[in-house]
Amino acid sequence: MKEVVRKKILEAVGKIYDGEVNSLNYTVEIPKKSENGDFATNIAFLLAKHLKKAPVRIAEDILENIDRSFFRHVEIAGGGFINFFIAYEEFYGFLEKILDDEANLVEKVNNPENVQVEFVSANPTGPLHIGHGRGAAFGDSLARILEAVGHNVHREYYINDAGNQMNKLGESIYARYMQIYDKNFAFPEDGYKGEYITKIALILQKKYGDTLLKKDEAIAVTLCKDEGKNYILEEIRSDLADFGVIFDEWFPEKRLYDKGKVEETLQYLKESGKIYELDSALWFKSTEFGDDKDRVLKKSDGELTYFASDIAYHKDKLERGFDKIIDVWGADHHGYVERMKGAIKALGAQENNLYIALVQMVSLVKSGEKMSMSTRAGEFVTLKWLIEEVGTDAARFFYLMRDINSQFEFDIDLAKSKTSDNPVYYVQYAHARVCSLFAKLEEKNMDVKLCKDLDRLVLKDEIEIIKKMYDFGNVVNQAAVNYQPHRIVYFLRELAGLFHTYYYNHAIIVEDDLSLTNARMTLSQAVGIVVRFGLSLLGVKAVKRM
RNA sequence: GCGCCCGUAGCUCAGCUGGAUAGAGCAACGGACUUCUAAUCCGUAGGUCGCACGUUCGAAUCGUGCCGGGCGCGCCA
Repeated sequence: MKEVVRKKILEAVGKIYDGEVNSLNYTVEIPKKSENGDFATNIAFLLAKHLKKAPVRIAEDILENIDRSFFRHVEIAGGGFINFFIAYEEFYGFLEKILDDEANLVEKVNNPENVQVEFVSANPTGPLHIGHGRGAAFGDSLARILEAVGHNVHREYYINDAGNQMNKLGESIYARYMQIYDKNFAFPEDGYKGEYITKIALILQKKYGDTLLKKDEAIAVTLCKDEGKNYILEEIRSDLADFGVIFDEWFPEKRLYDKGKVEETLQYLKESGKIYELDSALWFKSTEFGDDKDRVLKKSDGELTYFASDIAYHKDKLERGFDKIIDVWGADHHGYVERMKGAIKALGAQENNLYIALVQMVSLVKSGEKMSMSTRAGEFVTLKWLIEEVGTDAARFFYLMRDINSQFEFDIDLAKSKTSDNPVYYVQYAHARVCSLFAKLEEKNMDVKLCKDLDRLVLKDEIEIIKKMYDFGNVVNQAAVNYQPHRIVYFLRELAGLFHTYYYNHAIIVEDDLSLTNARMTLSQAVGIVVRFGLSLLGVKAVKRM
């Protein structure tokens, strides 16, 4: 529909204006208020400069030249806006299209890309916390949205299993193990203090008995490290699966070292002159790319930094042929954005091959009080706890309600409440209502035919709902282009609201008027389809009964 | 000190890349259950869009400068 409106505008403007119309960057949008038409354009304002005429006069000229078929009404308002009211038949046609195939809801992009979304990527040194949960919900939903518009998406988790943090993990587990036999065994100063470390130590004791006591400490620590890593990774994997997040690939940092990718990358950068040596350390010239200082790749003690393997990792991503690389990071890592973008350019790629999404902090509110969380003290609220507390659907929906640029207060009580306050149920209920309508039809033995008698849909409420659904494709598209899943959430709440209002105010099943029932059930079915589709983009289930 | 994010109704937040009288949910107040599920609906009230300049037909949106909050600034990750 929108494309047709655009075409009609172009034709009309072509008759009164010689210049390049497309360069005007005019909009054709669904106005906030339905009194302002089904679509509206601001083109008269933009032409005012070129034609040196008042916008209203230009709008009048356009109106005189425009082909009126397709519209039931066209008018000028607001000092130069042109408002278009579409013929109802077009809306009915749209309903038929989405009942025929829900794929018609979303227009695919012309140039599908290979997109990699790397997210969560928490170090395997402890369980996932609620901050990771936000990144998980965001990354996965974004992946679903990008797939919906036609891109090929690869979901990846990067495992930092090669650095100092892993040694610390091994030492911590080893110490807890030793403490089982000797309470006074020293625990490392900066070790991981969480309870899960003791749990892992006990598991190892069960598996190996006291045999680790006799082993050389270095060997025992390595064993603790590997066992601990595997155990924690398995926990992470299963928590994410419970959360509805499945990765295509788990990429270990170790693989980069094992295959010599890190050294290879350093060599590459050296040859292109992006590296220099100073104070017996190797530095990357990130200032050449807008960073405030150069960054160390190899420390003077010969050890490589995480940044070195991060560059190697991104080089590998580029070599795998992704057109677009999306990194989802916690906002506390924003200081790394410039250097990573610099690295991408140093590797010979375009800056916009890489998009880094920074997810802001999460805090929990329960009974009106903020729950504090501190990773250092080993006390944090785990994602697992949250899922057990509110469920996967509510957790995902809540995480996705907010733009990632804003800090997020997760209201536990609201997410748990089974009342109309809870937006998750509000949206899910809309879908359940549609399902129950069909169940009711069977009960009543009514022989309803969908996509028939659609011209019985003439109520303002009905047209509003159809228009809203028509906008869905645009919303998904915007969500994909701007990497903003929260737009889907807002859309669903609005659509559910319209449907609840409609349902309450009008009988959908009218026993003595089969044709009206045909029409209204078609509309309801469409709503069910759109809600389910929308929820699937969030990874939230569309339940049939509540 | 420098950098990033945020500042919109009492609270939590949207605002489609500059459009029409700034919206939603919750909380508050008043109403609707003999109904296709009241997990719902209807209504009332609530605003200096942090502040000040600037850009233009037009600014919550763009620019500059302040103010306030969060985060980050290591040869740590």
